[in-house]
Amino acid sequence: MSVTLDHPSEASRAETRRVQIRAAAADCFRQRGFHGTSIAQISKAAGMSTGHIYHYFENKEAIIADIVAQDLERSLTLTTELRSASDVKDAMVERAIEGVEHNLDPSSAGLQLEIVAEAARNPHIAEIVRAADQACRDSLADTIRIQRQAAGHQDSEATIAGMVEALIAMFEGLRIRTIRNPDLNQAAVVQVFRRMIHDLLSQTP
Amino acid sequence: MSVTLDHPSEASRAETRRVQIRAAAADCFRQRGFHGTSIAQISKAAGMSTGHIYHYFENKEAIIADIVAQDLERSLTLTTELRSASDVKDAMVERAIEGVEHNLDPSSAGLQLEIVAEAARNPHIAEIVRAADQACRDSLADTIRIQRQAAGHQDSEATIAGMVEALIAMFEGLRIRTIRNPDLNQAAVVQVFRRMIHDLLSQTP
DNA sequence: TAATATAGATTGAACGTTCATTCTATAATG
DNA sequence: CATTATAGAATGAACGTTCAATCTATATTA
Repeated sequence: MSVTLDHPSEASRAETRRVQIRAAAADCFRQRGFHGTSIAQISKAAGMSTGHIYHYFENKEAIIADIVAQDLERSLTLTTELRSASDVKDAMVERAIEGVEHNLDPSSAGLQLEIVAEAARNPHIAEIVRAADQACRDSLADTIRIQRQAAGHQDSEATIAGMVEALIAMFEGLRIRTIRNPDLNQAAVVQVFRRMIHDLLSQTP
Repeated sequence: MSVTLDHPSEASRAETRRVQIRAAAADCFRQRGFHGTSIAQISKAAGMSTGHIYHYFENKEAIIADIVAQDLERSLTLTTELRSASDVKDAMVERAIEGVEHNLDPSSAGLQLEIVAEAARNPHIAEIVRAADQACRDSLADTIRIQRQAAGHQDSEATIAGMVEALIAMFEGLRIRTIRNPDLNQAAVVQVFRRMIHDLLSQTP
C-alpha cells in the first residue's frame, strides 16, 4: 500500500537498509556495548545475513562511527534551539526539565556513556565527538554571552567558557547519575537545577 | 633490595601478585577498555604468563570487579573526609579545585567512564557501583544536612537529595567534559564551580 | 506478450585469527 | 619431599570479514 515507495530507487532502498542496520546496531550496543556486540548479533537483530551488513558498512567501526555522528547531530540541534528564545534565561530555566528528563533516560544514557568511553581511547571516534562538542559549546557560549550582555554584565571569554562547561557538565553528569542511582528523584533534581541555572546566569562578580 | 618482603608469607606474596595484576589490568583497560583488552595483554603487562593470572583471579570479570571495587572505595574515602571539616561550606568551596582536578584527569576519567558504561549493562558491576554510590550519597547528604541546619535552613529530605545529586552530577560530568573537550579551561571551571557550590549551599527557598 | 538477459540484493558457509580458559609440565620454596 | 608458583602449550568457541552462489526483479528482445 506504499504510495511513496512502490518502486524504491537504489538510493532509498540502500538508505532504508542503512537505517535498519543502524537501529539494530544501536539496540545491540545499548545492551552489550560496542565491543560486546558481534556482527552476527547485529545481523540477527536487523533481520539480514552477516554478509549483507558489509554491503552497507565497510566494517564494524563504520557502523559505530555512523551511530555516533547521528547521535551528536541530534544534540547540536537541541543546543541551537535555545538561541531563538526571546528570554534565554527564562527559556533555560523553563526547559531544564526537558534536559533533565532526556539525560536521565537510562537507555539513552547508556549509549552516550558507551560513546564517550570509546572516544576516550579511539582517536577516530574522539575526532567526531570533539568536533560536535565544539559546535555545541560555541553555540551555547553565543547564547549565554548575548543573555549576559543584555542583562548588563561584563564577562571575560574565560568566564563564559567556564559557565558553558559547568552547565554542560551538570546535564551530562546526569547520564552517569542515572546509572549509578536508578532511583534518583527526578523532580527534586529539576528543582535544584532550575535554581542553579538561574543563579548561574544572574551571577555578579 | 626489598626490606619488607625478604621472606614474603604466602598471603603477602599472593597479594603482591594480585596488586601487580590489578595495576597491569587497569592500565590495559584505560587504553583499550574492558572488552578490548585480552588476558594475553594483561599477562604481558604484568610480566607473567596467561595461565598464572588464573591462579589469582577466577576469570576476566573478577579482575574487572576487583578494580571497580577498589576504585569506588577510594571515592568513598574522599566523600567521607569532608564531614570532618569545621565549616563545611567553606571546605567544599576551598576544595572544589581538588575535585575538579581529580575528575578532569583524562586517564582517571577514561577508566571511570568505562566502569559506568559497563555498569549500564552488566548487573554484577552495577550492583557493586550502586552500593558504593549509595554510601557516597548518604555521606554527602549527612554533610549537607548538618551544614544547612546549622545555617538555619529548613529543607525537606527531597531537597537535600536533589542538592546531593546536582553536586555529584557537576563533578562526575567533568569526566565526560575532559574527554569531549580536552582543551577545557580548568581555572575557569574552578571559579564557576566555587561560586555555584557556594550559592547552592546558601540557597533560600 | 513470452522468453531471455542482466544487475544488484542477499545469503550462509568458510577463512584465518584471536579469544578466554584449561591442562600439563617444570621450577622454586620451605 | 611435598606443596605451591609459574610457564607455556593446547583447546574449542567466537570473532570480523570475505566470497562464491543464489535469488529477485526489472529491462531487453523477438
